[in-house]
Amino acid sequence: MVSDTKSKKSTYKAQKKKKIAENALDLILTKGLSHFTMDDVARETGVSKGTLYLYFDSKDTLIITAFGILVERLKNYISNLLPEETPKEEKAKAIIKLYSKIIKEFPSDDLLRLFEILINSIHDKKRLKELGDLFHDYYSQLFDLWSEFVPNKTTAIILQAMIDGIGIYKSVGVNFKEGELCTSLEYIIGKIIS
Amino acid sequence: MVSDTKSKKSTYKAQKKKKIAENALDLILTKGLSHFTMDDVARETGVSKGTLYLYFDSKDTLIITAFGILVERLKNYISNLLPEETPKEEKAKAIIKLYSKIIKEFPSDDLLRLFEILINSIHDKKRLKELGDLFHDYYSQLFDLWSEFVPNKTTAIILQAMIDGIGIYKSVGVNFKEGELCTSLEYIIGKIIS
Amino acid sequence: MVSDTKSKKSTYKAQKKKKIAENALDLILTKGLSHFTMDDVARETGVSKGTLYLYFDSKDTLIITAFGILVERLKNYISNLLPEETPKEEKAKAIIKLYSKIIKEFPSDDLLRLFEILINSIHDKKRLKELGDLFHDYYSQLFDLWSEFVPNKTTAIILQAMIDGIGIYKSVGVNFKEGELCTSLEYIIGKIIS
Amino acid sequence: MVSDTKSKKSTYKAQKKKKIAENALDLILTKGLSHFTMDDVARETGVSKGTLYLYFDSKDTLIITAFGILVERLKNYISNLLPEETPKEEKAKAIIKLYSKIIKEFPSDDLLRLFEILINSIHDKKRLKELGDLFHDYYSQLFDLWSEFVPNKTTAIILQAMIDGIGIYKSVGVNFKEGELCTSLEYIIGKIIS
DNA sequence: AATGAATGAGCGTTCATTCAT
DNA sequence: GATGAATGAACGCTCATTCAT
Repeated sequence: MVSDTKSKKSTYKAQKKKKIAENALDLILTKGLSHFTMDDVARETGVSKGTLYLYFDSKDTLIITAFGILVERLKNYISNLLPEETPKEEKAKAIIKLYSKIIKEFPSDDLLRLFEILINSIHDKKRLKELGDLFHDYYSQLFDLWSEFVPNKTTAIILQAMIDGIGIYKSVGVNFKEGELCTSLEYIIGKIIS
Repeated sequence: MVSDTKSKKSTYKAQKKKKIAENALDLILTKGLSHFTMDDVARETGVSKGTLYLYFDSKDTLIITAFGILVERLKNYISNLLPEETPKEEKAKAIIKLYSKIIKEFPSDDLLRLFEILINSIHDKKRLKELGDLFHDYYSQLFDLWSEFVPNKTTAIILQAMIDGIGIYKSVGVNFKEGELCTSLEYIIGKIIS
Repeated sequence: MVSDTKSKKSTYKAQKKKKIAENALDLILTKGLSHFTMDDVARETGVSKGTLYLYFDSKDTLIITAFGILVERLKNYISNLLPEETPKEEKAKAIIKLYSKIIKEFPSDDLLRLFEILINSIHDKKRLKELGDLFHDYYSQLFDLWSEFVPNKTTAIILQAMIDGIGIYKSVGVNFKEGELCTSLEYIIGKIIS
Repeated sequence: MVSDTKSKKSTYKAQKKKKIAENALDLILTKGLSHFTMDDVARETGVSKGTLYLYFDSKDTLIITAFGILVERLKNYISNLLPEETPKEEKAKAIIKLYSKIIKEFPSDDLLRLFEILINSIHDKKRLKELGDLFHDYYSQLFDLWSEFVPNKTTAIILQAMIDGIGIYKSVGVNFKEGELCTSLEYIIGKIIS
């Protein structure tokens, strides 16, 4: 009984904590990492500012948790795009299609924020380490996608870096001829996984 | 005489302006875009805060100028790496070597800052526009490198995005097996420009 | 109970807000509208500068609230001078006496500040509008005083302008022969309301 | 010869000084006493900021000189409105017309600035004294206008205070029914000087 | 006489964090 | 557990004044 109550309570606390972090994340995505305030988060969540500090030591910890949620979101996004079971020989084509789709449809602002948060943490080694670990979760999943078609993991990472690089380029205003982007991507990936 | 005096004076002012912007850049590289202050810049340059505003309208203008210097630095860095005249057939190998070298030696923190500044300006459309124009200077030079070996400019951009993506990955803590990185890069580039 | 607590709290906040505004007003009266600072107000009130912004959006809002208090003070001052019920035929004489008294005893520095605040807000149309509305509260009460004896409201306004003009003249150093001021005033008012 | 040169020089200096003060005045009239800067004055006059301090000890001195010019302007304005020679019996009507005209056409913003400057100097007794003396020049001329029709100087001052009070009222947003203003003014003045 | 670069104290405002209730 | 009032250090920016040239 007691343990039940406890777990209920802890569930309640965990949910509240998550809600706060999710709201923080939304605000980061909207306003940017260095423009969202604890006031914003409190208002959005409908709690007082002091309450935030019952769940998070500092703004920094909140950012890290929010980052974790973002990583989770991106992972889910990718998972949902993947065909459940693909005959091996079709996978090459599937992966080309997948990335064409990602590049077109990708919520690249989300991706960008992920890098925004990471990059802004460069000056704080401790935070960077924590975020880096979370980021690892995200990209290790992606690397698996490539692994069947490329000779080693490093090549897989490079290809994923290419995709993310494109996302970042788009976000900072590089103009791609929309048609060409997918064609070229297919051309490159085709060459590599052939 | 007069014009001599004038030019001396204007040189003096221009140099001072540059010195301020360089110090600002150094501070941005060290402390991060949203943690360096005008006080920092003044202290570092050995002038009063008010003086900064004789040379720059606002912190924003200073950032943009500093960004321009960073772009210039990166351009020079690349230029110096390029062999003056390469027989065409050697160029493919040269470019592979070049990028292997870049990836190894690259002052990737500088590159990262360039993206840090760009990404942090996402929420300020006006500033992003100005920075984007400067950024264009930098990458158009790079794109030219690739253009001989790839079918179109878009493909060139994608390849450059790959290089920058790798730089960013490294900076945020992705571990590459050092030996494999260059080998894989050569493998990929080789496949594409073949 | 709850509402009691609430009202206590809101009373507390309201009182604190009023206290801040009153201190601001005192500082405005002492140092002048463009020389009092938020630091002054904080120091005087014994709170931190940040606290001021919990109660007022900006210095401007604080000024407007302070102005409102000044208007209130002046209204009360006038109200207290007015005889509760005067037989109509006596009112003419009463009003002459009243204004003689006002002119003599008037806290004309307060009146002057009222105009100081108004006049200094000429260059900020939005603020002038808000202050003007508050000012209207003050003078409409005064105009009523005159209305029984003059043909229309405009004449009433003019007479009040005369009183205020005298106040301002005195404040900026015009020397009235003390005895003559009341006599002349009585002479003029007498002629008009006769 | 020498004295000639001297006087030429001093004339030059005097003219430059006046030009600076006039520009300062224009800026005060436009931007308000507490929003015009020495930079503004220097720019407007086409000299360097340092030069201003060759002609004026401080911003304060400049303001006082500018005020003197404003007083002069107002005096001239009034002088030009006055009929050179009026048969005595016509003067009563003339003066009513004059003031109706003044009230209608008056550059009341200028008048307002005069009071703005005066009022803002309340907190600086030394400056108020100097400005008050200049102001005396202005209103003593006006008082003469009234003196023929009123029993004493004090009454004259009061009537002038009425005119200025109206100007201030208008400037701070009191709405007069345009037609009634002159009629009422005529009514009041008529009663008094009859 | 004139310059204009330089100063530095000061301003209004923000915001992560604390703590009494 | 939750509040929200309070803090205070910091920030970007301004401007009257000075002084070497």
